[in-house]
Amino acid sequence: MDDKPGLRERKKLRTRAAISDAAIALFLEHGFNQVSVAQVAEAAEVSKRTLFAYFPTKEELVVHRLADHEAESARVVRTRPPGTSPLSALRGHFLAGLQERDPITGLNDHPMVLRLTRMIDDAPTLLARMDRFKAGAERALADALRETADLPELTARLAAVQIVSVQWTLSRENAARLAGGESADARHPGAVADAEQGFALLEHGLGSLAPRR
Amino acid sequence: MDDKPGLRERKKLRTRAAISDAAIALFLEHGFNQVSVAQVAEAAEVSKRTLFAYFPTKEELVVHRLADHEAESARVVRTRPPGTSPLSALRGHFLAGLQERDPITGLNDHPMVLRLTRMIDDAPTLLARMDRFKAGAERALADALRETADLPELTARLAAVQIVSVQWTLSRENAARLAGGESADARHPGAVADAEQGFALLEHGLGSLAPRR
DNA sequence: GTATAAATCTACACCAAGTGCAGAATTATC
DNA sequence: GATAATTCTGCACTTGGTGTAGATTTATAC
Repeated sequence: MDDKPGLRERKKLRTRAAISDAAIALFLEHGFNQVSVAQVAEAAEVSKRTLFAYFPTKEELVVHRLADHEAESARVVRTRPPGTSPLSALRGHFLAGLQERDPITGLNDHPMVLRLTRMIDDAPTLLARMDRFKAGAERALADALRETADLPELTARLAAVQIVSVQWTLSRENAARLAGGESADARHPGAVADAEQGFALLEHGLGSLAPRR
Repeated sequence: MDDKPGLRERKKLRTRAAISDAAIALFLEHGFNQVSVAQVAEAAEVSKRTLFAYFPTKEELVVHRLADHEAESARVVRTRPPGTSPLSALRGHFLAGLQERDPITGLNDHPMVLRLTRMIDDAPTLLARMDRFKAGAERALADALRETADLPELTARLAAVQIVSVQWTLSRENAARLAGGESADARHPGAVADAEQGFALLEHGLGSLAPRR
């Protein structure tokens, strides 16, 4: 398969990494909007034209690192042990993520992660790109649900968008708290409680919502 | 309040409408990406700088017409009759929308609406802008839920994102079918069935999803 | 009605994200 | 080592969007 990387391929890998590293470093230091792609190209010792040969947009310089996580929920659903419902598998995985301080749960307070979160929040175009990321996660999860839980197309899609939206909201909530100064350890119990509530809503529905007014 | 429009205000209104009309017409005719804002400005007999005084971005030339609908779900929840749950009020409103072929349900097959849908789908930046629209609807609905159903902050947000996501998915499904040639009348029964299913999932949760594998 | 102040519009120069293209430099192949 | 295929570069160009100075228009005071 790929037993023979070849000089050309290796060089491309290195160039790509150099561009990405330079970009992240500059963006973290000065902010996404404050750094032009020309500056990134210069820092990576590459022409602007070459930079765009490796990354189609400025946003991709940041977001490409999350590409693996796009199908994470789908993977969890596909690899769940027999006898487990998709939802409980996802809940278990999310709670484990909280415990491990997985950045995708929003519960990681390493300075670099905090700065990254802030950088993304401050850049509208990056935020928009994150929505496309969400959309990809929804599609992947819908496919996984359809195939492993034998759901009809639309049901799978409806379930997927609900699940991804809730996870996303939980994650954003945690990130916002940490951005506000709370430590991950201090936040953890609350994050767990919130996650339990979110997944409970997913499982049992909003039927218990107060009717009155 | 506004009993004295004044010449200045009236002229601004007319200019704004002229710009918007010219934009929509050109976009529908040639596609969003194929028309530059300079061309829109010229068609509206206005300088490019003036155009950007009225609309902050190119996307806003299209999306500003949906501004009223952003708080629609929130309004429905707030004005629901006593004794009604938020969810059943929203379901009723969505089903009524289907019956009336409200474009926001995706079930309107007027040629102009179809072209508009297609135009949006073909323009990534417009699609991204629609996500921001969704986010606004979520916020508004969360506030309405919090205030009229006495829900805690996070619960309201979680419920809101689920609801808006489901409505959006239902609407997109309808729009996609119509874009594929189906007529609104032919699609209506299916759209109703899908909506019932979506709201049932919201109400009773995903707990009934198959556990096996 | 006219003068003056305030809001608005315009032209023009400018920046940054991308793209197209022709040729130079590099890598693979024989 | 020659040649073919990739890749990189520099440069010109388009487009969305902004800053600014001055012209034009509208409102207000007399």
